[in-house]
Amino acid sequence: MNMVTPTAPHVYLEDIAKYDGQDILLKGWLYNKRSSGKIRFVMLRDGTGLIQCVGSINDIGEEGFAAVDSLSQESSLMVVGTVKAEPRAPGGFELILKQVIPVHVAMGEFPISPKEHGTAFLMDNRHLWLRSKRQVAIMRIRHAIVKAIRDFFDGRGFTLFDPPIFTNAACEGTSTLFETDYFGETAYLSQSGQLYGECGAMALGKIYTFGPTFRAEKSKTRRHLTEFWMIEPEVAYMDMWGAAELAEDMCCFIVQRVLETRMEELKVIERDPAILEKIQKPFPRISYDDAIKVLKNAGHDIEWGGDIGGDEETTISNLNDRPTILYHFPADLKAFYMKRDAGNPKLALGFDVLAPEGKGEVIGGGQREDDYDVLVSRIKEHGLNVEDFEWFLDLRKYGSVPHAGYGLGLERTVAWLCGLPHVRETIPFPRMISRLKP
RNA sequence: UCCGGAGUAGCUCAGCGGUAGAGCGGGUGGCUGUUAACCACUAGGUCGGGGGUUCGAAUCCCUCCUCCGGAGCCA
Repeated sequence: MNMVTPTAPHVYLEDIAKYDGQDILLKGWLYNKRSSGKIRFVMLRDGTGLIQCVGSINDIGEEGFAAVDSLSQESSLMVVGTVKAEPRAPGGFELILKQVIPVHVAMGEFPISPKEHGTAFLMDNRHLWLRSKRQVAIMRIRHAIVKAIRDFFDGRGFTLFDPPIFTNAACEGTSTLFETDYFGETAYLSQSGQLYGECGAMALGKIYTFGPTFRAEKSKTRRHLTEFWMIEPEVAYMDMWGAAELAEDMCCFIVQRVLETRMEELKVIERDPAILEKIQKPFPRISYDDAIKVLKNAGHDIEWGGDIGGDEETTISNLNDRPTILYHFPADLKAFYMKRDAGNPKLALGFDVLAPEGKGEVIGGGQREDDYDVLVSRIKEHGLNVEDFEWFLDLRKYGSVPHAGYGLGLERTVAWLCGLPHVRETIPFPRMISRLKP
């Protein structure tokens, strides 16, 4: 590989506008090329942008032409040239080549050509698919969302609190856990950091977790991954409505940040920013009771007590052009740790945030049961082992307080904001029931 | 796990009882402004695996595998 470094300054394409008229060095990969007898066009990408480099025989000579001709799609190269504003160019600039330095000639043809491909093929080549313009844009938006979430909580005095990934017991259901051998005993991969987050809230007042989560659900839908990232704030002395408002503020903060910093990327993936600009407080709130009425009127076959499935979620989330907060579910549908409504014990103090455009649930949360005796009986009712939760019950023995929190699915949020129909493009290497490679 | 759909060239697909096809990508040649460039030529196949029906199967039947979409479950 040729690593001779020319003297012109190395510039990333995202900064190209500052160098109009100057000689610069670009380091990247060949995206595409076109040629004519006495001129060469090289499309170069460097991870931050794409630019057309123009090589004329007078500028780079036979040697330069030979260098260009030796390079195939996704070969790596460095080029030196003069930045020139060019209204016809998609990015507004071209590079007039002076020197072409091949770094590595791709060994054979790159599997992903500029033409159409099926998703199965693209997923098999996910490690290379990530180089495409669209995937790069999605990853950058994902990063902006991650950064926004951290900034949101950090700005409100929350402490990042990392829960363990190896755990000894279930906190949702037992059928969806991945088992691993842990020095002879069974350990499960965490399917939620919430129980640990509650410990953090009692120690630090307000915390958020941010980490991977594992669910062995045999789900084959556009909304499920077996490994996904979840953010779970937990706050002492907060009730359900406080948590719902926190979720609402957070959503608005994230959307605003994406609009401020990732407009170019939204353009690349053809996401209409006007849809995101409508994501403003307040989000409409609808109780489970009222939702059932609405669903019945809309023709759904559902009775009180029934679970709100994918189709029903779609109907409700399509009622508004901003997220909908659905609350007061039947307690029987919810996890053992969820507190019940004092006025109606059949209802749980839980809420979901349903993203608009039929994107469905992106947040689930609520107020936690804080009474020792009630929580013990709930654990038993759910067929769980009380000994496994002794440490969790201790939170209700030593200075128990009302507290609440929620979980935000990162990939579903990325899919929503990017307008993607499927979560598989929202994470670099999605893990699904039929996908462990690459 | 259940219900649908699909596996044919590197990719996207057509062919649906009678000699294996196209576009794109690759290779070679041509062209001084192309931009999913264009033009000409060219290479490229165990038609997902196995079994069966038939003079003859990519095509019809059985079976298995893989993938896709949906349901359940959930973020």
